[in-house]
Amino acid sequence: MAGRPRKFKEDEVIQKACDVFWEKGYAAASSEDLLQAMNMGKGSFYLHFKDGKEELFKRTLDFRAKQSLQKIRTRLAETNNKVEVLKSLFHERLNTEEYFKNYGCFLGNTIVEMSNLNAELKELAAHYLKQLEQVFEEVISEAQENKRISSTKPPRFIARYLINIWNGMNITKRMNGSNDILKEVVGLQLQILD
Amino acid sequence: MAGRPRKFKEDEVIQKACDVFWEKGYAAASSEDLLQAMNMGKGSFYLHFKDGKEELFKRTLDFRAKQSLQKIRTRLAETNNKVEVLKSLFHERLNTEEYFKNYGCFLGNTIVEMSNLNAELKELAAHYLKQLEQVFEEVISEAQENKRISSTKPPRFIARYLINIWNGMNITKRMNGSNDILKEVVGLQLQILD
DNA sequence: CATATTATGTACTGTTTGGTACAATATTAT
DNA sequence: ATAATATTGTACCAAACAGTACATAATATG
Repeated sequence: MAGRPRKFKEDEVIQKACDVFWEKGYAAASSEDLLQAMNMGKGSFYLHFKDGKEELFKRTLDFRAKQSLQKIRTRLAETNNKVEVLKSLFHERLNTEEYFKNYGCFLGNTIVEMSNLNAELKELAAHYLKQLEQVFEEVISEAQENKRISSTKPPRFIARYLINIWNGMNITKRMNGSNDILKEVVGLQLQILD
Repeated sequence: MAGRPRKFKEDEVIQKACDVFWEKGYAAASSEDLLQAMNMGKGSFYLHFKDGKEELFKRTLDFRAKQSLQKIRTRLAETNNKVEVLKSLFHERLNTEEYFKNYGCFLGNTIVEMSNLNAELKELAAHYLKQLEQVFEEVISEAQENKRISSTKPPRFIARYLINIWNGMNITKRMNGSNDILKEVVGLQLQILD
């Protein structure tokens, strides 16, 4: 193993790229924007991301989605009230800092942008969002067995119900200045978990 | 009034542009794409849409939103069961033809794409989506007065509840090959109108 | 028919785009 | 030291982009 040492850490530059893609979407994020945020020259960039912008976006989606899912799984593993954690995930999304208030869900945004442009990227985002749904389903299934949820609807059904609220919030949150009414709405919708 | 006659009808070219923007979004719709679909040369285009692509997009949003809202208002005016019409709007969205299945709601798509790129366009889309919410609210308000809805929650609240389902469907619909479960989910969520 | 007026089509322009070529540089192994 | 190797920075490139300039064409009016 020889050669000039890398100036960058892979996780860090992907994190930076993620910020840019998350803010602007795929098309509107120029390579200028990305390279500047990653603090990388073109030479290094195209050496490490052979397929350029599209590869970077894929890696970014993978990184963010796995990171987020991991955080959620950890929280669920550490709590004694998993249903409450699920509810918190929703409430937290409506209480994000001012800076992030327009960012929405990176996966949902990608599905919207890519639906008719790049089937592979759309499917990748859908894949990870389905994993989130799967996590919901497992929690619900277990909670039903433990009689912590009174609804007897199939876990699969309740999980999709939740994902639909999740996706709704992604857009509704950005329609209005205040989230007050939406918070109440989501509170009611989450009663399916009582 | 003199001069060479126009080759195009304004409504028709805006309709065509709408198809392109709806399919690809703002950024990914090139002027080539648009002009070809509109069957217009650059000369005519920039004469009639002085501010180019952005003006066209605004006009397109106006056109589509007003058209859709008008259709809905007409249906509501002609029925004797307005609540049922509301429900139909949702069900129809999950039964669109194969061709349109990935298109989603033009207004919701625009809010997602423009949130951090163009505040004016985002606000315009949000404005029209709020008008839809307003229509929901009026129907609900009247239905409560007529005791056709049992929920006593504020109409404003129920309307936002519906809009959140609407926005959720925009993304959830495109996550999965089949809409079967989502149809049941939405059916349950719409019970708030019973 | 002449003129004013409006619309059209095409050639052109400067900028930005994503991406490549390649020489210079910094390391490890021999 | 030096050869081999991996990374970096910069200059470059062709294509696509949104938009302009302008000569030509088709009408209404006097």
